[in-house]
Amino acid sequence: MVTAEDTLKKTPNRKTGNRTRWARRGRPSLTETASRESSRELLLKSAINAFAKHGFEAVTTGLIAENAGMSQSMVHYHFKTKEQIWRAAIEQLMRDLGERFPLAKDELKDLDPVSRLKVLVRRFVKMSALDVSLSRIMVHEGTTPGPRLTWIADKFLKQGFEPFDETVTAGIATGQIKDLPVYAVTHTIISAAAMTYCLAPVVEATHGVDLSAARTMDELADSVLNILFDGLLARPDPDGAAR
Amino acid sequence: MVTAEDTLKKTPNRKTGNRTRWARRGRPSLTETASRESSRELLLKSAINAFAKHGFEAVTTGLIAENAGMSQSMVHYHFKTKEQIWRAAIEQLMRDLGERFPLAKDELKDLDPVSRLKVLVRRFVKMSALDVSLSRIMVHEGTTPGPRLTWIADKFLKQGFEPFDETVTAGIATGQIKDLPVYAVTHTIISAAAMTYCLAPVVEATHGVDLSAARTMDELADSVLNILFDGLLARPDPDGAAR
DNA sequence: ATTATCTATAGATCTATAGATAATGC
DNA sequence: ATTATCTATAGATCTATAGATAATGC
Repeated sequence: MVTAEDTLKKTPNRKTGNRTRWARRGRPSLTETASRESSRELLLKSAINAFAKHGFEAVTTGLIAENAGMSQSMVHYHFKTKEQIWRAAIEQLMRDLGERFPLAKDELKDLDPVSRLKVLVRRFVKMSALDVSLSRIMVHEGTTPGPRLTWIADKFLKQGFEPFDETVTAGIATGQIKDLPVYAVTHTIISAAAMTYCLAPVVEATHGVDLSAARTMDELADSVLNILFDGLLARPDPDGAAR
Repeated sequence: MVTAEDTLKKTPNRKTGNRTRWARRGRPSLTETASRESSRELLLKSAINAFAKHGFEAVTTGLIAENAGMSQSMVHYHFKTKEQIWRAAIEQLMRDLGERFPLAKDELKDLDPVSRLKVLVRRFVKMSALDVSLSRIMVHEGTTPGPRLTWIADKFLKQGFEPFDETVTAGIATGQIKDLPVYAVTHTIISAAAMTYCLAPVVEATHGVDLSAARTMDELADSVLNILFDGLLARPDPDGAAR
């Protein structure tokens, strides 16, 4: 179990609860429907947060509801099961991220593969730094095979990795990028770029560096891109690096 | 909850259980004590496995006991609380890994920093590939600050990262390694090297590549080292990479 | 009549403990 | 007497549902 204290700040109300919002009962008026943020949306926000922090199993429907200012049964009213609110939360998260950080854009079409890859990786790093929800969900779901992983992979990841794979393949074809296995390049990029930010608490605990500060966030982003494209050697190893 | 089916194969026994082992009751004989693998050890093995797969919260003491062929109450007899068997499991894992993959060895003292770093990273990648338990536990505990993370960091990670930090610092001093923030270099190495293997199910689900096969495991290790040290560009970018 | 909310609760776990049982040590 | 194991269970959750309540729609 995970207490609500972890997740969102809120003003305690009554003796049981942490309600920030005392929801109106009854059918909402038509004018209201458009303006007010719906309970469904509040629950989804809360769910994205909770699942990212703790993973599917450790999250309770009670926690999701509490952080959205509703009673536990509302989760089941709007989403039937915990499994279904999880799916809806991922879909919502992917929609949000797709809008904020578009990866497959035509504007990049005329760049050479390496320039294109740099833009893609830079965007991906920025996304990972500014919103760790997706990375966190992937570390929770991605370490063990299972139906939830299969679902995310088929529905989102395969498409999401496509621009990377394509660009790497093109770069290898033009001879600009080393002829390494494409999957290895893509996943090394993803790991190095996304994982470091989502392991920010480790960086804090071991090196005392706060990655939530804009300065260190950018500093790390520059370092990661620099290492990925150019390696960490000052003068590149003439005989082909670590062989 | 997580069913026992996920974790270890075992022969069902009776109608309730999955016992592979019907433990002798009573005080063990002195001769027996030395030879037989103790219940304590079996429980620890099972716990390492379970916590690595599912994380602290999702694991039940019943699952740990079942996969060790014992009744649930044995966990509490030997370790008092779930928290304590978790700690004991991490300690056991770190002892094992420290023996199998020594990082801070005198034998490397005479190498130059870059050669030393290559050996270190190569070992770390091999460790991450052959035993993902530690990486998995880190993704479960490392994404959210908390007492368990602080405990691991203070007791193990700080020491474990020292050889990397030292060698990177030395390499920067000799001018062989780029003058990037040391924490950024170390954590980029860790992320790229360890995380990819522990996200093997993602690689399988998105690219259909099985990282448990020796060939792909080595292939990925070579790629990661190559990229980290020499970058992914075929001809290193003369104007300083991704700026 | 429809929609959204709440309270209450059944049924299924999970942690931790109490107490019985079975073996060896001394 | 000591040690290791088991069964049973108290007390605390957690998911999901049933049923009451309060609002608007038509």
